[in-house]
Amino acid sequence: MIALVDVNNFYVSCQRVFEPHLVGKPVVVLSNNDGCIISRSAEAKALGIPMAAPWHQLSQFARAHGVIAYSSNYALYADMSQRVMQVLARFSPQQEVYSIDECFLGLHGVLSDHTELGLLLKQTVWRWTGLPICVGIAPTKTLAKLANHIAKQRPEFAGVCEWEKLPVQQRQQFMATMDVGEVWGIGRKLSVRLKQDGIHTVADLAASPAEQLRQRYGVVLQRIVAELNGCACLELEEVTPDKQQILCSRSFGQPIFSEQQLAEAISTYLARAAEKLRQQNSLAGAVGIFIRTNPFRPNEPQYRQQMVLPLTQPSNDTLKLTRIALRMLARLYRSGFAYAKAGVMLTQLQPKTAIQGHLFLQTADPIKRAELNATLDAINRRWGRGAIGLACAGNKKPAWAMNQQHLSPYWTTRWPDIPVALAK
DNA sequence: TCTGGGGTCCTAGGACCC
DNA sequence: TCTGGGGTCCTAGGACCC
Repeated sequence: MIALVDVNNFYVSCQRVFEPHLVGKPVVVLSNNDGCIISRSAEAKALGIPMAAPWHQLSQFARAHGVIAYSSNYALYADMSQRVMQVLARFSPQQEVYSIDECFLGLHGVLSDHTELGLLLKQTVWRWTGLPICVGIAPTKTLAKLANHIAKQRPEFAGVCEWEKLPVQQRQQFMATMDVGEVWGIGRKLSVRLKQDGIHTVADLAASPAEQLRQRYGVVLQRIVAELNGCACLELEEVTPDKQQILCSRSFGQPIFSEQQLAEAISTYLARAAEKLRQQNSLAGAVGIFIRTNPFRPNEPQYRQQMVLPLTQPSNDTLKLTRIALRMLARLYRSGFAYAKAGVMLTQLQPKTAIQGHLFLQTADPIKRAELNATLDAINRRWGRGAIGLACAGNKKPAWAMNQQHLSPYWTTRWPDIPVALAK
């Protein structure tokens, strides 16, 4: 048996923990650059504010209705997420952290009544972190997701839905009234295609013949249907596998024009990506960059280009990777464009132990270089991100820095921001 | 003026091998 | 007039997730 636990309106709820006067009011959290709406309180949803809507199109409406907006504060959310995950881990030996606000818990061998356990989880997380959660319990991940959805939608469940405890008739009825697009793994495109084939509800999907589905839609959908019918195809992944690629990209707070500024951005992103790479003890076999103008302004000249370069020898060295990235930028850069976004990709990742020597290649003393990178990481860990870096990444807040006009205090991760009542 | 960021998996098709 | 069969590996693109 599997439980899927997730935090309701996670980012909004995090803001509310430290500003309780927000409870009961329409609140939204915006993406980087204050671009789109990525989290909404129930009150904001009730106003009809759609997910992923561009904020600048809605800010007038929002002002009129007293909607309160926050810039996203990922340091805060990541910290709160860790706290929730730690609380939940106490209740099961098997935990898969699926995303910043969700995890699966294996309930195999957990003796207590599952619904009661769910209620206990809810109560404990609430008391210890101030965050509201919902719990779905079922024999497969896909059904646990479905049960969680029901727990959220229907107040009579009080936030906990155990699928197998529902009478068969009620399960049938839920599935018959739920849109096929609600199923985990079925997105916009697939649900349109399914509906064209006469599959409208979850019940329709669950009753479809497996072999036919596989032929027409592929193995992914076939597995989903098996899961809906109680046959587990997706394992609980307790060990987080190493990332296969690392990407770091940002839209700029304002358009930039010069190669110099793009180089600063690329160097900054690369330093971040390489740090993540070293954190998981991997080497990159290839490095890539991309730059692009703003596609939302079709009347302005558009340019987008990317390039990936395989390395003769896999590396996690910020200096070496930066040099390569900037050489690529020199090849891609064209003057006369208003650049809106750039990014860096590290791919073909492999464990550090698997390094293959190169017969003819002489590089900088690899041990010294490794020590230098470790020192960079240690200083940035101790003194905060960006405390030390390469000169080509710039040394002051750049003109293209992210827009964050509605940023809240950091509350839990910065000394001056810690609420006084808590600090005492 | 202002439109996010970071991932995974699967499939089809091409290159190449014997 | 006629042009095999079976396999692997890699890449690009599309779909999905939060």
